Amino acid sequence: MGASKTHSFTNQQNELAILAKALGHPARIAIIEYLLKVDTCICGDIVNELPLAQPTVSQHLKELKNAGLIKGNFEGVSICYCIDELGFEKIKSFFQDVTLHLEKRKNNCC
Amino acid sequence: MGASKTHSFTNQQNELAILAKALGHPARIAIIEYLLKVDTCICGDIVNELPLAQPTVSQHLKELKNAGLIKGNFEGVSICYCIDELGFEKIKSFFQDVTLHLEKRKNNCC
DNA sequence: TATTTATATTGCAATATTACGATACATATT
DNA sequence: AATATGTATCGTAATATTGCAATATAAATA
Repeated sequence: MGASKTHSFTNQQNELAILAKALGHPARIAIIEYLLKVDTCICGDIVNELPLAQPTVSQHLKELKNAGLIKGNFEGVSICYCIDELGFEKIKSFFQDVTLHLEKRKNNCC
Repeated sequence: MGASKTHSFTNQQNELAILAKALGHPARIAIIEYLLKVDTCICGDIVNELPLAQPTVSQHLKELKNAGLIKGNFEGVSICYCIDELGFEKIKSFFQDVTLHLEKRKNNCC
């Protein structure tokens, strides 16, 4: 085989995995960090900020977009990319859940 | 090529990507969720909780361990796995950073 | 209309991931 | 020592990801 057994897991588990996977590459972390840094959406120069060829960057942007972590809109000359807050909300709530569980956990192990 | 250009990114970016990637599979999300649910570490039956063969589960556990998201210790008969809080702290602080940036961002886009 | 500029798509090679059967290992029990 | 139980490793097939050159597309400008 080789393909993920997606159907064997819940929608929520798959959705979280997709979001996490999208962040599972340093270039995509770098893109997100850059979008946060410039603090706006007019950003027609993402390619120049990364040590990768233009088609590769385009592909990473596409994956982030598919996962729901960024949005892209036409903005005059170039395309304007920005953080999609909805996607980040979903992951964040997972980690908040994790934290909650960890805090009230008894200290009975490790 | 095909290999990730890891060396072109910062240590922090690579580390975050490794953590996110480890969570980028529904089986591994399921494992984390199960560990949180049982709320303890005596868990010699993770295999039975997942719709995957034992070697596959073992492999997923190894990846979570390598990424620093779970810890495994010998505990009598079976091996005791549990959440590694340190790994989760690292991701959490990234998302806190994201949130902070988003909150104070001007509404000048999208 | 021709040119420029920014981004997307295609095609392909190198590599990584996913899954599992077979098998090895390690510990406890008989 | 032999057996049982839980876990890890090996080997391998199927599939996915990564990266880029070449090329296509789309919008603004000359």
